[in-house]
Amino acid sequence: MGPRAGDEERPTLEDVAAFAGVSRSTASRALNDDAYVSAAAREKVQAAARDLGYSPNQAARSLVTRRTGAIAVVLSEPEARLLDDPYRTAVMRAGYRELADIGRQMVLIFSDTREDLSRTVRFLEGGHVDGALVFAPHRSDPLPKALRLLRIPVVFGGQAAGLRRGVHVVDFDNEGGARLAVEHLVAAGRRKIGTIAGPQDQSAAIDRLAGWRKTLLDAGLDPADLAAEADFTLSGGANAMSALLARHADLDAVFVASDMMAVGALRTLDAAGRRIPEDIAVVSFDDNATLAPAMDPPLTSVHQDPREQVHAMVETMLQLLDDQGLKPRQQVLPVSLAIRASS
Amino acid sequence: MGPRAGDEERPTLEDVAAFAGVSRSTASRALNDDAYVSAAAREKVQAAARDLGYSPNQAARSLVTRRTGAIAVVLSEPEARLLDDPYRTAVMRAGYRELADIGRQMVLIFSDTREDLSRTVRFLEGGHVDGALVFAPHRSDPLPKALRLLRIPVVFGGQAAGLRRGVHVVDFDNEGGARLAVEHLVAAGRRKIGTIAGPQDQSAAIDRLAGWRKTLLDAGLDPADLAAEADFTLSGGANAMSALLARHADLDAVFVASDMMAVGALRTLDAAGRRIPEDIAVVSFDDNATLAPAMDPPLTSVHQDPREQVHAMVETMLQLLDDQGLKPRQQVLPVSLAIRASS
DNA sequence: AGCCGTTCTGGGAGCGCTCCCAGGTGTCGC
DNA sequence: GCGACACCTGGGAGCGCTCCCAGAACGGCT
Repeated sequence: MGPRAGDEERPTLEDVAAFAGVSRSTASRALNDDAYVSAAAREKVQAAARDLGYSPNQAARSLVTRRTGAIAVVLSEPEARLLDDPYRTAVMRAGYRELADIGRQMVLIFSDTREDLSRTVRFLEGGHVDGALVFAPHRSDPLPKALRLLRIPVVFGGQAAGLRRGVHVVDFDNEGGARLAVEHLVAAGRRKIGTIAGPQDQSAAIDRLAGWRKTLLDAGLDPADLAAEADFTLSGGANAMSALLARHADLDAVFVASDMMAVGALRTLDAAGRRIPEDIAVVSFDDNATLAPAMDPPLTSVHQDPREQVHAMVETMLQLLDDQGLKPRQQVLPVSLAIRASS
Repeated sequence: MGPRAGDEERPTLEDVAAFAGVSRSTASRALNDDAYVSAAAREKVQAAARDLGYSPNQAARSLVTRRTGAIAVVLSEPEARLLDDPYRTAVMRAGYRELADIGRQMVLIFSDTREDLSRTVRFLEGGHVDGALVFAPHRSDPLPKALRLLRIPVVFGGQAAGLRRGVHVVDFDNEGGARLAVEHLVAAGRRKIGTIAGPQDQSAAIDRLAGWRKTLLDAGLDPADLAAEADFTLSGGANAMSALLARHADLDAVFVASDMMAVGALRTLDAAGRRIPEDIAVVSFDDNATLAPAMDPPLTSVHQDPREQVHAMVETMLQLLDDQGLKPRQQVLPVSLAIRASS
């Protein structure tokens, strides 16, 4: 069914070689700028490639090199939560950029249903990609275990469910970040410091809650009954804030485990007539660039940079790619506190 | 560098065949469930594949079939706007789902800088994917023109810059949607109806503005000076709303060209002490599931479903994939009005 | 001259798969 | 009984590339 014939035929390396008057081998060397090609030959080949509109057939290439040049970024999220999770969006973009910078293609994979699991494994298994960067924050997620059998290198972003040892992980210092936040509040003289924690099936949320609790205890303050759990969403944060206020009208600070929940908390506090930070100080976590500074008042937030995390993951991946035997490594990235008007 | 030997060797089809005691051809037929394979052979082969942990080498397969099973989704956005554009996020997800449902893999491509352009073209050219779904809303975007030379089928989501004819497009009825919104406001007795338009380098934004203007004229109302342009962001919407209010204190309705901008407008109106919808009615565009109904008050919004758009695009792509000669087709999807408390 | 090393070139093999074709086996109808 | 026509199988070819190896060309040495 080719109405316009001719353009269907993609030129092959052989065609380019013939056009340039050299052999296929020489053409290959010239295009992959190998050593041992004369300047004249190289130029003739490159001109031929340009004239013919040649682009190498990746399938043929990776059949012999056993490399695809593509890296998967797997986002495993049980809900359709990705839609409004700014952290995930930032991860996607960072993944794309970091991989593009080293000439690799990102293949994005969402894996959120049970069928997705087997499809994901099959895809990663199928030699479409050289390696996988995996974000699977939920403890109960079966994906990380399923990936153990994979023949391609895997690097996790954040703790992997049930696999603390034997895998490569790049995580943020969630507990340390929470500690920074709470110490900051304590230093400002706050004494009744609540928290809105994330869902306790996620390591990051667990660690942030633990950091809050330990820091309070270290400061001689009592954390009892001062924690409310939510689901990292705006409305979840708003509801949790209501619950906390109802239990403790004298709350003078709150550490919220994500920016998104903090936006919700702010809304509740506003409706309740509390002034921030005069009546109650708010510190959140993520320091999302489009969220934290844009609030009213701007949020003090624990700063973590997804780009930095992805960068470290890519670095590890590259090492893994030329040395499968690399010892599993758990990297913990430091976080800092971005202080703004909300505290 | 193989500390653990043995598992490095991926089994090939030949291995599976030998293990099952049949020929490579029969094994291939059994796994691709072709006709003309005996039930006995099929079962033996499938068992062998399972036992050996076989998964086909995609490179080899696509070298001969000239199909990769992957479709690119290209998002061309000059700014790092994707971070907070809910429509784009919805498109990504919809793309993944729709393609997964037909057994295709999505390869996501962000293309927002000048280097990205040539890299994107090179990638699409390289035979990594069978086709591309392209979202390039900006009129000045050079990408659509660059893609004309491509040897793979391309379907655009929304109008493609400067290429109204000769390409496959699936768009929403932006002008019709604006008309619905404004007619609704007119019917409710509003007489001073402003608009916050999107950036006028995007077809969607232009069409929505045109729809607003024409409907006002049809109703015998004067649109002069009642439009403010913003950039589809929250803060842009807030500022544009301030500007409109300053110019026309007696505004009794506003049509906002996106949910995100409407959120900003709501904030401004709230700060200005206007009651919604009593003092001023608000109707927006997009009807984003996590945004429009969650506002205070919930937003009346022109409903468009990215999933539906992507579905139509995928459908066209599939037809294109087995008939390159398909006549270029401009599809316009209908939109409806979701009426809520803001109007 | 003769020899060595370096630089460059071309052809052959083969990556793992699908497709085509030749052939083998069984079943039915006359 | 034998052709006709299903059904099923195995081997060969070839997709377009990279890599290996043999060898040519071209110096600069002894």
